Amino acid sequence: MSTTPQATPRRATITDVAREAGTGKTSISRYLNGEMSVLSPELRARIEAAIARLDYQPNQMARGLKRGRNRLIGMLLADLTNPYTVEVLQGVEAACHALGLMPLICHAANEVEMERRYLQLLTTYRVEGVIVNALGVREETLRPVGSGGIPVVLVDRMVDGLVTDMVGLDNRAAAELGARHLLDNGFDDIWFVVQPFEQVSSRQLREAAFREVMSGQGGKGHEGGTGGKREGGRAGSNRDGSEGGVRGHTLVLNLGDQAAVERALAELDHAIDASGNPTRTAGRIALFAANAPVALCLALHLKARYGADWQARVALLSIDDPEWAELTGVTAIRQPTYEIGYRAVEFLHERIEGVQTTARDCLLPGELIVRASTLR
Amino acid sequence: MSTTPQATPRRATITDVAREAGTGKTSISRYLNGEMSVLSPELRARIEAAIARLDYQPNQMARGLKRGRNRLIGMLLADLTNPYTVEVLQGVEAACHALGLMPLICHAANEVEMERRYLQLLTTYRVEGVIVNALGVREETLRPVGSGGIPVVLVDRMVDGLVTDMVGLDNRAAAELGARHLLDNGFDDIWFVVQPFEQVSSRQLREAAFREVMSGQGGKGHEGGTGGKREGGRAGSNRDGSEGGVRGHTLVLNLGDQAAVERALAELDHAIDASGNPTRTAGRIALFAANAPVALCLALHLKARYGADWQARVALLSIDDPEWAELTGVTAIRQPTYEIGYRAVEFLHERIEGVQTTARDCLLPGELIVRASTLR
DNA sequence: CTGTTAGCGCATTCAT
DNA sequence: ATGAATGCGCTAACAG
Repeated sequence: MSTTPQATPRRATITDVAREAGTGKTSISRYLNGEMSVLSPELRARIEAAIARLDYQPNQMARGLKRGRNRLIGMLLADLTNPYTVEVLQGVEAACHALGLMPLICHAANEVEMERRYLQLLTTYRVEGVIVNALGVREETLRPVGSGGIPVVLVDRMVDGLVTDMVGLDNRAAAELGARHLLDNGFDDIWFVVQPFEQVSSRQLREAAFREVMSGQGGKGHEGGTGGKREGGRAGSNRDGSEGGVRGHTLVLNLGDQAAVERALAELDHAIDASGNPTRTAGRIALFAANAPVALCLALHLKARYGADWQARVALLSIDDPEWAELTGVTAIRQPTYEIGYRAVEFLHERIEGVQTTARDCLLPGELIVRASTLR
Repeated sequence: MSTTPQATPRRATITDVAREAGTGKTSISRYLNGEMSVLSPELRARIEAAIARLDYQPNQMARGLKRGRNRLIGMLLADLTNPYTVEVLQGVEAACHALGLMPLICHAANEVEMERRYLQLLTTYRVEGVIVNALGVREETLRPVGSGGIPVVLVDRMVDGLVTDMVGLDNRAAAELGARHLLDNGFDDIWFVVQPFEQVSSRQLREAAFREVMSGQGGKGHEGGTGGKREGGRAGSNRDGSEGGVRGHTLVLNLGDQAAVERALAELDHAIDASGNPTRTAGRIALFAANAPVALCLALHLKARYGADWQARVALLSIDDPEWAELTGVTAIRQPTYEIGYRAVEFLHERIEGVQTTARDCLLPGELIVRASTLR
């Protein structure tokens, strides 16, 4: 060790500094809060020295207790396993850093109960606001924060009955973009594969938009304001659309249930096997994954079943652009994840500072990245 | 909205509860701290009711201020972009949850200056301990915490001059495992590709172990206790080993420097092009990536250069098992990331609770996952 | 068993 | 321009 170990290196307090500088605590406090104009240069110098000598660092907890704000915000994540989450997190981190906020990260790991507990814990730390990538849909879950008067901004999905700022992908436009791309490239049998979506607004919107395009009525419109809920199909169910003979299906893939996944994949296999000659583009099925986890699950399965050359048999397009998409040549719609995180913090910051406008929705556009997978 | 918006929903304090329950603050405090045996059932019931009625939640900040501990720990991450980091984070989250700790996540984003700032910020929040996946190697950087008497546990890499608990992969064993696997499968021209390693102990150890195996002296030993530092080769440099005519090279890939990456890759291309007939296994070059980011960089480049069938020309083995490894059939050595994170928190918790034993190293074994890439 | 008192480290009146 | 006093919400002696 290069430093002499000290006995009980109790951190210096404002009182210590005051004594060391031969002055009162008030002046130290003033110095800390940048009220320089009210301090004689002489005193100021002494304080500076004392602080340095004692390696003093003001206790944020105490400050927070006193002034009622501690610069802490909560960030509740549904699933760290999803690359999307991590990317958003980076934007959040950056924004926090820029705005002088400190994020408390909580990982609900897909368990609603955890989500509830963490929310409660966060209020206990008196965070000034919370960014939530919600798992549960019930406003009830958000009660601890929502009604507690502490600002909330939602990311990616909304929660019924809760009106707050939210920022995320323009799901409608993204799904349309993807569906159109597939249609334009001659695919006439398209499967939209998505996790159970009754509970998640973003999935709902994507599925609905896909279905609309497939049924030929796909307008170019943006998402509606608070986005009406829509009854989703049950697992394994699928509806057929029609745009000049093209077929569109929705396949639900419940990643949390191994058995269900296998059932759904079997259904898919059946369709693929029946899709006839792989060289006929018109006969090549296209899969439209609603997000990266789904896309990965599909890719892994297809590779296992059809070998390394699986893409010759099936085309894959994914919302989300995971790092392996480029590597495997899978077409993707990249979400502006970093910006989503950044904006979320900005919104929250404004609320914390007292902005009172009505709830805002910030819908950011996705970017289509065409790769070999969806080209003939 | 389903709830009636309240004016200034100022959170209830212990005083409010005391008044509501018609008792003193002390009893409330006792109740909060589970000292039930000292409370008459009657009073206890009244308190319970009052708390429920007021939706009271004790202020952690205030508690922390008083008792000197706030259950907060810091988690400093070098790079969230690395899947390794995220996986470790999950273990950390889980352990914290189990031990009643709250992690403050900080992302240094590969900037040493950020690392320093965050460390300082963390002490400001009076975290009880810190888990560090260090960027900088200087003990100096860790000064704010290391010498401040607050416990630190290192993850993945150590910091010279700083003796503390550390947990990570058994790098020596892992590198040996990988090198041996390649040797056993008949590869005789192996390139160990690694980011600049002068600064990072884990990379150093991996490279050194690789080199030893290639030079035929690779013992089966574990890493030495505090692991002696070793002078690393400069960018682009490579040494040749010899074990019955096999050649081992070390290639440095500085991912942070685009130009340097291109130079290094060019060198690699040259070697591959010169490696002769792709069908002769003995002539097929094997790449041993020191971690996932390197592996991804290599894979992307090779695919761009040699097409989708690049693996016919080059074998790839990676330490770290990113999600795309299975998909592309790349052999990997999986780190017990979750456990690393979990153990780190356990160590830290023990230190926080006052354990005084000398610094411990926890070296966890990697698991070789053989895939098509490294088989003939 | 229960309440009173005295701070934890700091920011803020209010005097000086 | 500076300092003394008060209290944020809570815990920990110390009495009753």
